[in-house]
Amino acid sequence: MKTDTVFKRAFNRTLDLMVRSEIEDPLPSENALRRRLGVSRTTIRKVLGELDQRGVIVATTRSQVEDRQVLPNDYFPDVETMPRNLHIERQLMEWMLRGDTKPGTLINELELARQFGVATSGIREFLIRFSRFGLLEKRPNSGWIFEGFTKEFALDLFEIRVMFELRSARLFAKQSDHSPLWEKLETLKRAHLDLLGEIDHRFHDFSSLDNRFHRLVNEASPNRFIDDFYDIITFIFHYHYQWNKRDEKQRNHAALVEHLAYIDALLSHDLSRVEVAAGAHLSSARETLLESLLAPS
Amino acid sequence: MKTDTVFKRAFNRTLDLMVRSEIEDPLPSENALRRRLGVSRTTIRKVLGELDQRGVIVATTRSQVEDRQVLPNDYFPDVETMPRNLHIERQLMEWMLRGDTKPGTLINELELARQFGVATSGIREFLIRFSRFGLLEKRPNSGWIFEGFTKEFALDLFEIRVMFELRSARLFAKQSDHSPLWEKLETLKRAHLDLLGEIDHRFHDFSSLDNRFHRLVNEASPNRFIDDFYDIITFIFHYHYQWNKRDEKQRNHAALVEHLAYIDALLSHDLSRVEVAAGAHLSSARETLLESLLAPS
DNA sequence: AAGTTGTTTTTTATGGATAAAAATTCACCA
DNA sequence: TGGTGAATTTTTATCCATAAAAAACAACTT
Repeated sequence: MKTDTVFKRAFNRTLDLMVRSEIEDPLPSENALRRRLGVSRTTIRKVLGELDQRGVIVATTRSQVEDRQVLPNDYFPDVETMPRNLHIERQLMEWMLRGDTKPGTLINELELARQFGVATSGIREFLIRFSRFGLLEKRPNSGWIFEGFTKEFALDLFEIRVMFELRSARLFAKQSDHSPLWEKLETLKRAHLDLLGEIDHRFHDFSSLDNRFHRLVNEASPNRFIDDFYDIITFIFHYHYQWNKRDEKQRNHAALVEHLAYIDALLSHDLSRVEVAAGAHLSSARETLLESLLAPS
Repeated sequence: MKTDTVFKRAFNRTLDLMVRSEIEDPLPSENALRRRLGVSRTTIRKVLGELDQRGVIVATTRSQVEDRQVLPNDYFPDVETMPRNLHIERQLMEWMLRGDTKPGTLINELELARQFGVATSGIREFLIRFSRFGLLEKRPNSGWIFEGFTKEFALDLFEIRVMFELRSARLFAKQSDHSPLWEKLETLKRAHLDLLGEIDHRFHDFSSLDNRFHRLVNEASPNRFIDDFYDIITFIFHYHYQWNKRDEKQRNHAALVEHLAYIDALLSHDLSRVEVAAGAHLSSARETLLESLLAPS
């Protein structure tokens, strides 16, 4: 049966809102709550029902929001709020990228399903979805082959990334001066400078900044295939660097500086400067990835 | 339950081999047959069992191959040899590309499953697989949105195609003179000339030639993401032009001529000629697609 | 000992069942 | 009359069962 992670997560989020007094005494309407949490009204009603049952609110009037203090114990444990497919994704990514899974390994849906404690259909869906990343290949009526997260893969990936990034950067630089994206770029530049100032203890924040920056560059001239490709990059890097923390601070510091040069080049509207700065940044990103592939932590 | 299309197709193919006397009196071993047909021995045994049952061969000795003439009636009908997933694919592609399905339409798995007479899991798998083509988007816990096979889609597609093709063509032209691919290109050129001579009645053959040519260009410097992207192109064009035959002969004739110019440019090793010829060919391919989108047959 | 055929086990493809979540419908009221 | 709460219907996510196909194993033959 379907998991009730949507309900449990919504429940926890509601408790949070109550604790932080973002939900005040006359409880908001179900529709308002629904919009706030991004779930259906059906789920909200289930949450309210549960809150009532536990005596956290009084249902009849609903004017008394906190009938009693919210206790840490009221929250559902985090595992129970994670959708099944995310759970499968995590485990499979770990199995593929982190473990010692060799290139050429055959994937057995049934065995993985047993190992991870889920039904085969979940595994199947992930494999189909994931096959677009170029790390898996299907043999009909037989199984799947894991191609391996290899140097060749990284090189293929970066060749495309460079093509796309240069194309987008050029188009970005050529934009009209009135484009609102220039403003956004300035904001991002400031965020970079802020982070640079506190790099010692905030270096983890780089990753989201990185993402925002590269997405912004693509925004000037959107192309769905480029966006899709950037999804692949984000996905792969997210998992890869999650388990590979070697030199993280140093890496991020260097990338931050490169970004700033790249941003300034864009702001200058000087195409050749842009190409040099973007190229330099991507080269060093590639080197970083290759290094970590050859000498895994 | 799983369909037995693999068995039925293997059975038909075996009958074919017998009729064409490619299987002679002392029947080949099960393993030899297995390799020949690309199925498992289990399936071959089932085929042989069925042939025996129907009296087409005599099992005890297996020396008498044609115990009786093969009758047209012995063949399983074609529909029964088509794998379920291909069946689903065909129907869904027709629904999306050919019918009057508007951009923004919500896709209902259950309804489609009923409409096509299959289980929802098949629909789901197709949708997940197909979502990488950029025509569908998923809303978790809700449904899918069909983005529409629109002009914007075609433009996005061709922008990438041009980038990839120029990149591959350049690298092809820069290959060493000893590369075996030059030989292949010459062969392909001859095939083009042959087809050009008989274009009046063989114009349908262009499509496979087109495929071979563009794949060959990519072979000089393979990149899995480019290959994957070319799969998308092939897939979309296959279905689109299958239902859009307007001016087919004329279109193919023009493309053939463009290919020849492109091939000659490659053979000349002259990079700027290559770029011009490739660019010209892709532009006209784009125009053709856009026209057919705006004025569907 | 390699290649065959016969048998058993494992795995994939596909339909179907069901709880959760979403969507829709209904009734009511300020 | 639009917004709110309640009830009902529809759809998705997920597991499970089973036939088909593949793979592994065993026994035999030349």
